Amino acid sequence: MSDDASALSTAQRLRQEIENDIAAGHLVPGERLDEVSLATRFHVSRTPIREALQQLAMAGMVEIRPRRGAVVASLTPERLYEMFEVMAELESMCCRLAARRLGPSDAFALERAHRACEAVRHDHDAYYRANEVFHQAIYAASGNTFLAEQARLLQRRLQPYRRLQLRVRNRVQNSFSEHERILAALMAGEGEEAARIMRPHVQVQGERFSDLIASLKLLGAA
Amino acid sequence: MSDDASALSTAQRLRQEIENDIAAGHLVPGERLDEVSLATRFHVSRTPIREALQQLAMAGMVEIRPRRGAVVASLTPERLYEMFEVMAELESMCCRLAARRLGPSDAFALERAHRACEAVRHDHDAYYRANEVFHQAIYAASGNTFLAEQARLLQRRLQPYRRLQLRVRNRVQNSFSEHERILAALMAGEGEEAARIMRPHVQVQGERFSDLIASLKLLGAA
DNA sequence: GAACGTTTCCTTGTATACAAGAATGATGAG
DNA sequence: CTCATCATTCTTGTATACAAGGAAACGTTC
Repeated sequence: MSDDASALSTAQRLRQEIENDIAAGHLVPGERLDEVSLATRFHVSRTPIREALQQLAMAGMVEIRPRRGAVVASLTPERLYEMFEVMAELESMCCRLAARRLGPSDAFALERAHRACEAVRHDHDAYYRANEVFHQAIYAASGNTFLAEQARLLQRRLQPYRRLQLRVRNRVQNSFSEHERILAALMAGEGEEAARIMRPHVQVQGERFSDLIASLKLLGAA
Repeated sequence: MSDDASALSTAQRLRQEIENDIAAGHLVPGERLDEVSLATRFHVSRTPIREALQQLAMAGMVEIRPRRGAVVASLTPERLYEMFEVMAELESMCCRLAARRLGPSDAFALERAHRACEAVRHDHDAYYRANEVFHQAIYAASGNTFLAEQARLLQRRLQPYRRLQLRVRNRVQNSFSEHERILAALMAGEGEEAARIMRPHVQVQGERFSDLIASLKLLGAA
């Protein structure tokens, strides 16, 4: 069907590269994206760079101000809250569907990802990556590839901010035990229960949200 | 904040134009989008056209096959089902939030949109447009602008297919009475109830899905 | 010394030229 | 008559040249 993923246009490749830099925090919100700098850096002309930037603009990762260049999109606290609210709902939905449709290979992948989280629970950065994989396993288990893509997209967009979250004390420990309960519920076919645990697991509220905003301000993101 | 919506780059304008043509069914799924034709049609060179196409590709409205040009994205029945499933969930979420956060102006807009639907309930095409406005009023009432944007985006993407749906016998009548119940629930602050009605209202399942696929085949969309 | 206006420079926006990969049609063999 | 191979043509991909709008720096005036 749509599996010729090997065929990537240059613009798409460039988009991924820049996207990675943004997600990894190498390019910070508000930072200017100069077309000629990017062009020389990637050894191409401005044309494909501009095409990549247009793509990133649609993905919400950069903001293009006509005649004034592109900057890495910076989210206001309000918008960030909104996005986490939607992310929580999408992941809840994944849980509900996954519990109903869970196949053997999905179950295996989930357990594998969970054990990987457990193995690195004392290393923040490693846990961060393993956590990402665990959540993606749930997206895939939903059996709805469109939903999985959307969730993946939003996850990626929130990545720079989510990373900050885990720095909070005991967050990794809590996160892991929530995973455990989610996994158990999924295996038992209790979709509603899994969804109910997933929601606050993802959504950043109350104190946790204040903490996130505080770290944001430290970064100087406008 | 982010309110200088008047500033649109040429590429963005072109994207909207082409997007409208797709949503309106003037450009059908699978149709080839020739760069030079579009360029001459809009009196610009290929460069901004290409930028617009890259944007549309990210929005999922066109598919770009490297070296082989862009075509209007055509959805498989499976994918269509998946997208409606997500759409239903997003709109349910809007209901849940809207019931909690409903302000006087939101309530007014909702009632207004509902009355507009009632006024044109015997004209399929007019109802189709009024229906769109009603749903958008709910998105706005959610108080989550990001959610509203996402819902709007997906609504737009499904627009060509949604239009086919309403042609089914009695669909408009059923749609309208469902609106009534949703509205009543929202006004009463019964978010869960509104969400519960909204889900099947949006999601295309069972017979209705078969009908949709049948109309699709008539269109000849691969 | 500060603020305003002017000029210069730099960046973005667009068109166009050229290169290179598909699609198409023709020609030949089986 | 059908299929394969090759040549031609057409379309896309990329670089570059030029135009035009901001930004910044400079000088001038109050």
